[in-house]
Amino acid sequence: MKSAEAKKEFIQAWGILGSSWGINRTMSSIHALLMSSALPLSTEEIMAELQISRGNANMNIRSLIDWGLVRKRIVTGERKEYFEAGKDIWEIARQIAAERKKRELDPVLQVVKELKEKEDKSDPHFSKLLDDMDEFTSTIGGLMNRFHQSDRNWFFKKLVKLLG
Amino acid sequence: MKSAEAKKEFIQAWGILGSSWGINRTMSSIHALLMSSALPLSTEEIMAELQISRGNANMNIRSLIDWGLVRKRIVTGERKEYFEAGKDIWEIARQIAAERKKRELDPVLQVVKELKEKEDKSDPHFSKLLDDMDEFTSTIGGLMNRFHQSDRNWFFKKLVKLLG
DNA sequence: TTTTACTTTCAATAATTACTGAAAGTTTAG
DNA sequence: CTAAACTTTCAGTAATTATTGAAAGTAAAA
Repeated sequence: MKSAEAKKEFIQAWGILGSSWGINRTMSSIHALLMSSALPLSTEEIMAELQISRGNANMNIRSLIDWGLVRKRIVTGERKEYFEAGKDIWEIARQIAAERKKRELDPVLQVVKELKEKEDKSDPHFSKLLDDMDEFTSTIGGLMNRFHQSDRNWFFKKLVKLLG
Repeated sequence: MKSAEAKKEFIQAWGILGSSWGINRTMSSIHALLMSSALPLSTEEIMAELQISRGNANMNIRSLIDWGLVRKRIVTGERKEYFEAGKDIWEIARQIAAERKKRELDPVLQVVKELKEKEDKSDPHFSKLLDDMDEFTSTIGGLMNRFHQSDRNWFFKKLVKLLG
């Protein structure tokens, strides 16, 4: 199989994975394309490769930059902007974990903590649920923080230990 | 704050969390409702509480059952079906992790493995990406399996250790 | 300054996904 | 068996989300 074909399949698989995780398909496709390219790509190239409009490309590249997964590269002598994705998969995972924690887990944790403070405790079943949720989201949040702060090797070693 | 209000907020927060994880809002709302209810609820009650149609309720209850998050309960002397959610948050997390692994991670792992076999290795950058992806998805997959198979205490202890 | 090469925005539209409600299906009671 | 009580399905519709493409914006070159 040619590399080009393989890349296409990879881009598709990554796109589907992203979309089942609430990230839009184009965004993850662009990410996959940039990951699989050794050289930075321009907006034009991304548009051509994925057959998408300029607006769409621009918007999703911006999101990827917001997520810290892609950065601009200026190529000397060129006026165009180029983009490249970080290539270390563990680094990518750390970045995604941190973003998702911030965007999704933290708000829930906050609601749970607020509810715990304000609720009247007349319903012991619900009180327990809130306690459990608090413990749970805090633990997971802590784990994600650790993951984010850790260097790759530290976390990897710990994981292997946990798995062994 | 009354329990009833608190529950509503909780249901809303859980619904939003779900929807940002690719699970539809109604499905997570029903889940939250059932988690926060000490007694099993009928379809009618769920419909009334969340203001949704019968079809919608039925469909999403079914999904929750497929995910192993909710089960039918037969109340003696009643003809109606009742539903209840598992209440142990760690158990819930295990279940969700296992389902998501099966539905989302495994397919990617498979694609990556296939591509690794078939690719022509003419592009060392892309070959490395596939290797890294393989290692990564395998490790995460293994972790999720461990999590799923573990009893709550075992995993929790390990986590605490990891966090400590 | 003006022109040119590019990037960003956004209203309109397309595509996808979720929801309704009524009809069809199923099960239990009598 | 038939009727009643309940569950499931699904075609149509509504709501949401993603995409286009052209116009507006920006910055470097001439």
